[in-house]
Amino acid sequence: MTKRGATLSTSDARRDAVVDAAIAEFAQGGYHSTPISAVAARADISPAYVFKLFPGKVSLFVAALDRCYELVAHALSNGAARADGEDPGKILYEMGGAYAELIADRDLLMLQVHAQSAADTPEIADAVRRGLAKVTELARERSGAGGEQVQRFIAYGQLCHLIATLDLDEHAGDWAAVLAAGIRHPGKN
Amino acid sequence: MTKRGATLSTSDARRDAVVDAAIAEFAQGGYHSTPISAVAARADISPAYVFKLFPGKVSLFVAALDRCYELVAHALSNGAARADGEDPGKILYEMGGAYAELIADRDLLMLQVHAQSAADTPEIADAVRRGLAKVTELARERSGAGGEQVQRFIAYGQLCHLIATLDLDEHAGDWAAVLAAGIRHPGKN
DNA sequence: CCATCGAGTGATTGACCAGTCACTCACATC
DNA sequence: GATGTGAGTGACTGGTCAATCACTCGATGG
Repeated sequence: MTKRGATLSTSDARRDAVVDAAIAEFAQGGYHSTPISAVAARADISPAYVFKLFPGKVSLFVAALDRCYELVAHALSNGAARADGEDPGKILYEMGGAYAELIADRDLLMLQVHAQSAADTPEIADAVRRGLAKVTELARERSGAGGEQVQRFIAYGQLCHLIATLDLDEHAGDWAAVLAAGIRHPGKN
Repeated sequence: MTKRGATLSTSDARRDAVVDAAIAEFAQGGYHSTPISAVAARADISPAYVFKLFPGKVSLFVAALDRCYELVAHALSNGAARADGEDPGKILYEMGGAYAELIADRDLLMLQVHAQSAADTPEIADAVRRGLAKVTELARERSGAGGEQVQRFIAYGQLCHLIATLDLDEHAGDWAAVLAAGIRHPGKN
């Protein structure tokens, strides 16, 4: 009988490591211009073995995306806990702060941007919707805020992505200052 | 070889036609997964000639993006004119409506999403910043609104992009309804 | 000592794509 | 009707990448 269930097998550990590498690499280059070989190299693995761990490139990207939204949800949950019992606006504010901390290294943020652009691949669009649903419902339930406030929360999150993608906090200009005003943007690494 | 019976045109006219084709094709596939040959085919041109009209793939994409923001600015300007003399909120509202009409066919919207994802290419990032600067300043000057209102205007524009990218108005679900509430999203096509 | 099984890889394949170049053809002008 | 110029293309190159497969190696168990 083979060992079952008790300890994590080596291939499962590898799969996790590959997902970590995938987040970093896909965040940097996006879906279409990141070769599997780049992910493999970062995970210290041969490209061939990646295809043994994941059935194809898409499913690796989806796995990275799922993990990304899992981390986001976890951070939001922590933020909400920091303001437990306060009014909805305050709770959402704390959740936003927790999100800003999480994406300080930019990888999780850029992965979401790239995923949106690659959403013509159905599996990717599904993963994004799944993640966004989780985030939206979490924000609503944990804060108790109304629809409008939650909508605004997500909208400003998107604005935050735009600001970070374009480095607006470094490119001076009146217009850039207007867009970045009051947004808790990540310092670059 | 030139097709028999085809009349030659000026290279400037061709360049415009190629930019039109580029907007449509890049909007569909994004920067990295759209081959020049797809743009050429849509413009009824050989791939080789595209490289005679534009020095490379990037500059074609940038040309498409420049045209995109030009059209956006024009639409916003028209919208502002519709509410001339009214208060800032009303003017911004009209500008938003004009934008929603413009991007009804989705191409100009998706091109912006893809451009954001491809912003690691410096020329593309520059083009996006240029366009966004134009839009932001236009919104501020024509509406007379304060920074916060303009920021909100752009943020909800980004949310609108997200909703359209993911077809949220068609995928039912409470959370989707929350995000799409009150957004004047484009009907498809 | 042999058999088995899972981790992991090298080599390869088949497709695709950005960019180049030498070339042909249409047209205007003299 | 010869000629120069610019429009437009076919054919090719060098490179990249997703995916596959036959293989090795080491551990485990009988």
